[in-house]
Amino acid sequence: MATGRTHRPATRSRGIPEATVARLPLYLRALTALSERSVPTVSSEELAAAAGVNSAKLRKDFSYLGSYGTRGVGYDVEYLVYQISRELGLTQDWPVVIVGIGNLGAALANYGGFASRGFRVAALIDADPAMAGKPVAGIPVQHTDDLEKIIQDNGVSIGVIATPAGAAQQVCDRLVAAGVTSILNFAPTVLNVPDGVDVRKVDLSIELQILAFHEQRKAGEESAADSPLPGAAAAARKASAADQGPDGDVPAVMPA
Amino acid sequence: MATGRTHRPATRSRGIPEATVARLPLYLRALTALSERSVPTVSSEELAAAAGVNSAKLRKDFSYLGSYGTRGVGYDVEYLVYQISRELGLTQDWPVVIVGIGNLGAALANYGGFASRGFRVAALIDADPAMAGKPVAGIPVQHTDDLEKIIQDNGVSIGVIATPAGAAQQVCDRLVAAGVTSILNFAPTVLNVPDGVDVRKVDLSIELQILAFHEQRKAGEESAADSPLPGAAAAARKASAADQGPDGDVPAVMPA
DNA sequence: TACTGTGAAGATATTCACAGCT
DNA sequence: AGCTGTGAATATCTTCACAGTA
Repeated sequence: MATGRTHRPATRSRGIPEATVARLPLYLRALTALSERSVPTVSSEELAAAAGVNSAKLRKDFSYLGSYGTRGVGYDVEYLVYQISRELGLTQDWPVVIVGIGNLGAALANYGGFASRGFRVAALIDADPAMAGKPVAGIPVQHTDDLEKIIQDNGVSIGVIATPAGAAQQVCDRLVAAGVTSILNFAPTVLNVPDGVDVRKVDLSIELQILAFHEQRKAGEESAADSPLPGAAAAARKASAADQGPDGDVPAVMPA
Repeated sequence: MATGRTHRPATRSRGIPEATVARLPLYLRALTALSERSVPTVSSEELAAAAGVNSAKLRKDFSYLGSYGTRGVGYDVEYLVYQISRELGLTQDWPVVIVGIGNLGAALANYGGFASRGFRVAALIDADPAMAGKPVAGIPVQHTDDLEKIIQDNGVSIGVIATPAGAAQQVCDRLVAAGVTSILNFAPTVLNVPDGVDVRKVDLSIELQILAFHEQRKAGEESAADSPLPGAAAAARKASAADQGPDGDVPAVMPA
């Protein structure tokens, strides 16, 4: 999983590994939950458990941000929330446009998680003239013709593409030409973008195919070996959080 | 990103790296497109470009599957489609249930990409009694009470969770107890599962946060260095496909 | 005493570069 | 000549294990 290159030997120092960046939102979520329960401090062990990673990894990750913990005690929850938020750039407001207001686009627009973390849906855009003006999630849909103006007027630098695959590259080109430099792509297509533009993709079909691969292995093993569990598959055993999801790559919707 | 552990020193041989598995669906998609255009063979260079990876990586990936190419010529498209499909377990039918038929769940149910690759929506399940019986995407929604029976009657081993975060772990536990061994989680929560169960997650909020991190860096750089592009950000330059998505890291919808 | 922070070891993943086939 | 397949080099990521410190 991974998103568009690091481009940027850059300012040096502050070289946070991509794998670490991808986990920061996870830590932040866990910390936010602790914060809401007014928990003042947390150990790497506890926080790691809540985030579903192991504690050595978490400590190493935090070490790239600086030394924000206290030996013998743990981490101050509020302070860490602030530091990670700042590192992720969530202390500022990010206007976002969603292009393609079909089933998925509408679901994304309705999704509450946006506002919670500095992301604001600045506009919804669709190519269907019949959609124009209709409100979705309280925001009127605008026509693709005005895409460039919308981007510029709102200072949008992050775009979400939820169009059919066939339209995605064209939409992407227009977004980029208008000034968008980060794209979250839900269309099942590889997008070509210039250097300096980051793309992350989310693809339901790919995720299912990866699951099918492992599922198939399990089945093969069962019959090949001693088949420890006959009919219904492995039920409750040790219960521990496995690593979850692409980061990657990591990602969420459409076909191959 | 990555999904649940490899568990399984297993049968030895056939140790396909996880990173490779995560790319196979990408290759398959590109190959399917070529197949539809009746292209008979393709070189690693061409296919890599279509899939948005570099050719050395693609060749190395294919080398784990076996020697399916012809030196001096390239790969036979149809043959490769078959081999990759088989490797991914797509030559069989995978009944899938979707739990949580809100905006997102409905969008997933309506999503055509399912059927295309061996995945079949066997049932839609929701906790709201008012939803019961109502058809979504032509499939009647069933009540959570019958979850276990539905899983067992349909031989479901893959479950998709699109419930609110608060309900996800409970739904997950019931799915697992009923025999599901692979879960695609759209709820913004870490799921705890027993060994042997794979979880992949898709999380809109995380993807946006990762983009914001990089976006912030770009802005900082611009003012710090010589600011090569003043107002509107970097527009069309070289245009090349960057690595895209979490695998995956993966991954697709909800808040932190 | 109970934790963090981190070098060093180990595991994975990517890329190079070229030998070997067709 | 034109391509694949792959060892070897490199880069990145994870994990161990423990010194250091509040």
